[in-house]
Amino acid sequence: MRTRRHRTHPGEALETIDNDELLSIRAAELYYDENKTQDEVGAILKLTRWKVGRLLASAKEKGFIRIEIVHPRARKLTLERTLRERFAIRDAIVVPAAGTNGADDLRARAAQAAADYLASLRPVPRTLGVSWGRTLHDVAEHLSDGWATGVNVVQINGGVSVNQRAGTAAATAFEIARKASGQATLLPSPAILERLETKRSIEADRTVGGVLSMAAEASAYLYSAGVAGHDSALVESGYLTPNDVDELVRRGAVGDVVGRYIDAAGMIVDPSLDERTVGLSLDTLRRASTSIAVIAGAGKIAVARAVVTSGLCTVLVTDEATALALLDSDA
Amino acid sequence: MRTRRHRTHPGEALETIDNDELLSIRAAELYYDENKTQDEVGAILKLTRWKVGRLLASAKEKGFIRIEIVHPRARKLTLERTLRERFAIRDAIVVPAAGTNGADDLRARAAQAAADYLASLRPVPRTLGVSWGRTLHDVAEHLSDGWATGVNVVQINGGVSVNQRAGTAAATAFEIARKASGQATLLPSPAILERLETKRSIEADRTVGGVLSMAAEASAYLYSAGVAGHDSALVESGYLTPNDVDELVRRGAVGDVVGRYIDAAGMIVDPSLDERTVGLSLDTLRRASTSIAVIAGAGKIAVARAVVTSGLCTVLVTDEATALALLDSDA
DNA sequence: GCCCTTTCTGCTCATATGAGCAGACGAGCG
DNA sequence: CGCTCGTCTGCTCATATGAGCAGAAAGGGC
Repeated sequence: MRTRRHRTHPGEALETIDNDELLSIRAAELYYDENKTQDEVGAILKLTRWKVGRLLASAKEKGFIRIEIVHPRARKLTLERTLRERFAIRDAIVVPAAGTNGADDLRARAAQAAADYLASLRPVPRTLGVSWGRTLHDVAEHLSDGWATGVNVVQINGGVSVNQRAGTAAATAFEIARKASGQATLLPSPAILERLETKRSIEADRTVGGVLSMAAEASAYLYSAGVAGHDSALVESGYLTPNDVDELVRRGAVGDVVGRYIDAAGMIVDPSLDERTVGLSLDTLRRASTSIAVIAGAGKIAVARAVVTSGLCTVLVTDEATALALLDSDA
Repeated sequence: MRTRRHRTHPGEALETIDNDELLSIRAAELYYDENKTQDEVGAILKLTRWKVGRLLASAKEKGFIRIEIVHPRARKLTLERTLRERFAIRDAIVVPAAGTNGADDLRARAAQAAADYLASLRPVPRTLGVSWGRTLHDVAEHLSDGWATGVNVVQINGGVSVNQRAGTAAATAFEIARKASGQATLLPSPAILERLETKRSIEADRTVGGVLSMAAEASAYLYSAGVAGHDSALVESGYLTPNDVDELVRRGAVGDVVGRYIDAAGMIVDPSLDERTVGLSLDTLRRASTSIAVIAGAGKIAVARAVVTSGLCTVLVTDEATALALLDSDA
């Protein structure tokens, strides 16, 4: 490591600085770019083939040789491994950012990857709890027909939109269920209620209560997270005003998970608001044996960090840039 | 190619679109990112190892697997080959652009590569004709002591600066010669003279004439090219005014080679100016068996194209971006 | 200058990979 | 329905590559 070889034959023409490194680059060029055999490289550089092999190995080790798989469906296994280790999550799926045309494309890739992951889940979940939103909708679309058989899908948070086309949340759940030849169970409740009493009584309702307990016992969960901003689905659906969100942000909110706003530590930001939010509690989510969070896109780094550091998911599906940001900024 | 396999077992869950492609990506991930053996990959993906091998081969062929050598001293052999073929030059040296911090860095890389190339030239030139300028100065600096022995260096164009520190052109030649334990022969003449008569008589001078004929018989040449702009060395040295250059540009000049302005076709732009320019003629340069042009940097694409298309060099040293530009825009 | 320790070199041998081939399979056609 | 053709599969065999080892060389302390 600290050995910088001194030249014994000062007559020779060569650079004082590490000669082997340069040789290893030349060898790599011939080997990889010109696909010569190590033997041929040796002949050209006047080295034995073993030396060439070692040079190549050292070039790889020092990171001079980068092998990249360029394909929209490729994944970043190295990042995935690092994420798994760093955040102690069961699995991580990272899609490449290279060559994406805008945020939509990136979301589509992540959705595709999430769909693939879901389809490959073993054991196949009997009941799958899902949230809703743009990301979940994308995932539903990317699932292939027959991705599983007999999976029942249950909504885990309220979502009958109050002033938008009501179908979107329901359609997501239905589509996921249909493609797995299963049943969809909707949670027939607003996401957030104005008064605590209303929330209590709606929960007490047989239908709603039944769905909630089914949701609590799902064998796996699939959800996304929203950014705490004015374009949040909860704002667009009219559950919260932009001002409400501003106030939440002031109090440390980074985003929402199944309708519940959390801070960087994954704690509920506003308990009284949370009390009025219908759906799975975050604690239930944390106890789940399989909970897949699909969080991709430039704006979602903060929520993503909150989710992975506070144990809200066992599996994270994200994009390369977000993954790098997660790994980067906390030493 | 046109075969899109129809599924024989419609019960299976899979995407309609080319399944093998996706498999080859998964295989590549396991093979390259996780460095598993093809056998292991086969075990994971439930394929025979031969199938994995074929998948990998097809992924390579389709360009999904990119192997890059990341190092300042690396070269772009593939680009070099293409350049050689496209422009029918003997050799091309292309340095990578990745990771360069500004134009200086890029120039330094090209200079380094040119120095390396020069040092590896066989047979070693007995006499080397050189031009001068910032690029040549860089090359001289990057040459290592003892890059050759007994190489005599001769200036091929006038360069005793009229109003700058006079040393720069001379120093370049001296340094190249010193590092090869050889003699430097300067061309003691201005680059451009105001009157044709003066130029004729200076050429008739024994000293100057002798240097010029030595230059014409050099066994190899090393030169760079300047952009036709106000920051050209010829302007800075006071041989031309910015207005002169504007006029040359108006008449189609793209840059200068050994002090002579050429257009995109490699033709002399202003014959009367050229008549007053002291140094090797471009025709002599074109007849040379070895002439190395070092032309790198964003602004130099046009000159570089003129040089390679008009046969001014047998060897081009350039950077990746310029190389791509050269290959790109002419079909 | 001499000896000890560390690194480097060229090897043998085991393993991984690629070329090429015969049979299997499926598609299209009479 | 059966035939032929082209493609794909799994194989054998040759080659390329990596692991591990013994001797050589180099560096450092005394």
